[in-house]
Amino acid sequence: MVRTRRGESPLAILAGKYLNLNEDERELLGSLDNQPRRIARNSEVVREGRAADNLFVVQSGWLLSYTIMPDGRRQVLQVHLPGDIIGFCDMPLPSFTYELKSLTDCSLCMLTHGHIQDIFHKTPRLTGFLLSLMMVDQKTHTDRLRVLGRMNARDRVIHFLLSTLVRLRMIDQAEGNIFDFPMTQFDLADAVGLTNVSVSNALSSLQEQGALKRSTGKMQILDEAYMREAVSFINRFESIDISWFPYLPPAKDK
Amino acid sequence: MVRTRRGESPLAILAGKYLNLNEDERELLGSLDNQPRRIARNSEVVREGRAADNLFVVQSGWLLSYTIMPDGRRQVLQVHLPGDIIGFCDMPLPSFTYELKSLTDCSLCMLTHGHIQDIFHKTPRLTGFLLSLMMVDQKTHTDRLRVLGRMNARDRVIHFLLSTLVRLRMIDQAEGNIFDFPMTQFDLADAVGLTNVSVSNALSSLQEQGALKRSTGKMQILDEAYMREAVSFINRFESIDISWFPYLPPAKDK
DNA sequence: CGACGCGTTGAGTAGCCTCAACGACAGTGG
DNA sequence: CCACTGTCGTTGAGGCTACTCAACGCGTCG
Repeated sequence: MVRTRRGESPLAILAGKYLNLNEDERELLGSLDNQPRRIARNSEVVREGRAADNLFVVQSGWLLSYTIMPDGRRQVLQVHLPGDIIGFCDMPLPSFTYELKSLTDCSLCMLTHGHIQDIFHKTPRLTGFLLSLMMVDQKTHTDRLRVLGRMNARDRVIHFLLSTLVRLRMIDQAEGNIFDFPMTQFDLADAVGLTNVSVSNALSSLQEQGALKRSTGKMQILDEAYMREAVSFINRFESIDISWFPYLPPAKDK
Repeated sequence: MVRTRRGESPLAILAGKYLNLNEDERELLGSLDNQPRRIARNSEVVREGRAADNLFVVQSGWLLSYTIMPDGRRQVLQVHLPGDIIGFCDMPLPSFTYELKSLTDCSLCMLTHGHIQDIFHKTPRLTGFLLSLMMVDQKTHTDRLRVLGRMNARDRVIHFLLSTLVRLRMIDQAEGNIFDFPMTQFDLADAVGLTNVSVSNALSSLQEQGALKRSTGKMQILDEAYMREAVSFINRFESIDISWFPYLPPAKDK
């Protein structure tokens, strides 16, 4: 794994785990991170139906994308962490089809399609990297289908916590097994298709058996091995290979 | 919408709905369809863990990809119809992470990563098309998250039938509201996170109220408007715009 | 004809939901 | 500094939806 530079953006940290960026690439990636916009905690960033003519790169903070059901209930589609690119998959669509809300104070970079096209023009390695990220993203979505379709409350919560943990590790924002956790139990419930009551029960029970520990705004995974086993967890980020993309010289060196 | 040529492959039909293929593109797309391999009904095509060094284009027939839970239950991740590209998203991964089984007799074309790279080299328009398809695919996955997370049995079944219907229409394999439906109720149940019993109840109830009609191997949607309303259905294929991809001259003409 | 897969229906159960009350806590304003 | 307020998490009682288990009929295919 490539060492990360001090002050690097989360997306650059992520990229650095898969390829050695050269100067041009570093600069291009940096251009995505320009002029971040500050967003206050708990504010709506985009509303459903808005034209999907730009995307966001998360610099810092957590966000949720979700849809509202006719009866008012919510389904969280994705939790967005630093380094995430929001709206990539919406490029072929005329408008956003979900709501986007900040959980914490955030710093977001706004991109146009032009920025992405620029990358596609100039650097096949970064293109391959971005597309690979998107494909892995899709994999994590199918993993969630398995969770929502076939798992009980307890396992849903376990799976969610694990997948959050490994994502935070990718951007060096987990200290061992401890990480910031700004979601309410309502948020978590809407992410895994439960109610806050079931989430509360599941978390309490897991804490009681010593699998995890909560303190305000923090989460600690105490028995990661047990939890991985319980849900047959697969870390999709472990084994990404971006060399499938054409024009790529073998790029990864550890 | 471009008229479809007689005998065209389903993928070409699909492409034709979004762009006017020129000769080169038609040929390249055709090269994906070469030498289809025949697969008998109900056979395992790939098993989990196999190296993901090739992909499949479905020429004809239905397939399921699914995972098995530790307790033996199944979660169907995707139903694959003619024109689908299977394994696109697995390219950055070392191995398939699901099982693939044929529901009917199938005809499959096997591609290597090289075929895809070839397209990426030679024609930005087809590249944009393929990537757009993948992105739309991801959208349908998030739609399913909403279904599995927040819908009751009846609505799950409705949503599944509608999404199947619109996909079949895209490849000209639905006659109005009637289409071949080779899935068992077990298959359907595993696709929407239910049991065969619940599916049976839901289907019976829908038939009784006159929303649909079943005959062996066939399905007819009688009250599409009602069903769309019930699940707030969005047809993701209606409004794909592939012009976001760089190098694309404005390509779509109706 | 028998075997098997599939669909249907019923009875009983379990897990999660709904509703509700309450305590802890942070933020606000006096 | 302290009430006041609203959000969040917890816990309990009761209900409902979908599940489990089971039996049976039907059609298909050896």
